[in-house]
Amino acid sequence: MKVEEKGTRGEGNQLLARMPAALADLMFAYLEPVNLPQGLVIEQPNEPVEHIYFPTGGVISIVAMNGEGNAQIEAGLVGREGMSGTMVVMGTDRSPHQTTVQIAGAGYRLEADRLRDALEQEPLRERLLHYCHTLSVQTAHTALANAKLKLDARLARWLLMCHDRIDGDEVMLTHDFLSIMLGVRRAGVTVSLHILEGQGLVRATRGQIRILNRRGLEEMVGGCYGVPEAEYARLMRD
Amino acid sequence: MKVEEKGTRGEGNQLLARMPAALADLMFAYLEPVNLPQGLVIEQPNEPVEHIYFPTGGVISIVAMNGEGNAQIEAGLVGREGMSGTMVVMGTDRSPHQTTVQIAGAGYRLEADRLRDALEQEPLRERLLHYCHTLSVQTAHTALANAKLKLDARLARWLLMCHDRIDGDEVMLTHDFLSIMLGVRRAGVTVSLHILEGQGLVRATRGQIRILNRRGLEEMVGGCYGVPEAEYARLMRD
DNA sequence: CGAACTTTGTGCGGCTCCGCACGGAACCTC
DNA sequence: GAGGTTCCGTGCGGAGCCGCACAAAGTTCG
Repeated sequence: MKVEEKGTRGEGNQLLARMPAALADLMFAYLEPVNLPQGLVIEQPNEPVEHIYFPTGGVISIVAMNGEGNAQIEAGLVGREGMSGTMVVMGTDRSPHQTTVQIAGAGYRLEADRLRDALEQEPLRERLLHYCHTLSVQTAHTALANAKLKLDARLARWLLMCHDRIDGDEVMLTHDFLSIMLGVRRAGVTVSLHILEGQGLVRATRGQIRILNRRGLEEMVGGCYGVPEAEYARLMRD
Repeated sequence: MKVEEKGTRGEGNQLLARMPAALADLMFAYLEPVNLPQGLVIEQPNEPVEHIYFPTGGVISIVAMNGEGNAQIEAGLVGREGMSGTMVVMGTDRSPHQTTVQIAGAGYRLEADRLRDALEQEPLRERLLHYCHTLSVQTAHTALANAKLKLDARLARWLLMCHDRIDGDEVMLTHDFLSIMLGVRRAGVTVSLHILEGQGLVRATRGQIRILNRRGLEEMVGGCYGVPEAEYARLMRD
């Protein structure tokens, strides 16, 4: 059955797709389908991660926080193109970040030890290292955006990255949620969304933002979108 | 001779120090001592890197830039605790960032292919992957600082990170250089430095900033300094 | 349907940093 | 020591976002 095969093969996640069959025993056999409800915390700062998540839908978010816990910002956005738990690929079991589900979805998870075993396979390790590289390029460009862009452009960038990772054009999120990710006031998000709406780029209703004009959003971000995405395309196309 | 031993063993750089002797043939033998004059560009965006640099002094800076090249920001700071060319550890030969020498120093360099060979040795690869992990934590916290801190606190954070990587308390840099790294106006740096000076934390003269009170600088940054440093300490202490 | 709650819209004063601009100080070179 | 260059200090008007606060609109649930 097709559905069953999907379930055991990790189809739907771009890191798992098209992996050599030799990995089946080591890894695919252990993949466990999971739901990813909004708000689920899948990694706590400085605590060992037990499971690695490979979304097939939805968006998870890596949040950096300061030592006192009174400041936080989204440092990475992960969807079906990626995975959580990259620190395991890097050879450690924890990181100082928190990882939560931003937009509900589904995917597979794997015990961290199973991933560690599977990393012995060179093709898998290389592929996942490539992904970790693109994720840190994404983080670097978030640093760039945070320093140089105005709020409406940062919002546009976030919506684009989110749009890349979902089906359809509707992002189900409140302004409040967005304000936390962008590290700004909730009211600032409201106003900026009105600006985007005024230009016909999005349509916002309660708890939902519909992307109307991707190209227009990209123009608004002006060169601060696309570099990490190009790096992903370069490394992951095969 | 002591000096000669330093030259062939990579002493002075914390990644090279205390590596198993088995690596000598693969890597240490190929280490080439180099000077790192200020302004030297050691990696160009999207071009293959030929050499990996392991500073023993001075500071190099990883700069993320947008697609149109009209916006840039420092995404990573590297000194004797680290290395350039982390993308090679991640299995690729280029990245979209630029890497330049911020503060003159010295170190060793290695042909990228020699590093690729040496990465076959598990202990080395693990150590360098751990470093790459800490570097991306640093980048994430730069994103946090850029979003949440005022300019004087960001400047204080930068000075602290720089101070960690140099001998003595004197940072030889112009306000102009700093303004580019922080992505702000040159005049803004001047004013912020006066604020730090007014609190007795630093003393600035032409082309030079002397750190007077580290503890005070740390307080000013308020929890937004130290997390990446702690992660480095956790992973690299052995 | 009405109460409680969540989400969004709007306003105000204030701080921070921007772009722009110019003057002066330190240093370098001949 | 004259002239050029680099670097630093300062000011001004304005944009952008802040914290705070409150009202309105939408949703849930009994």
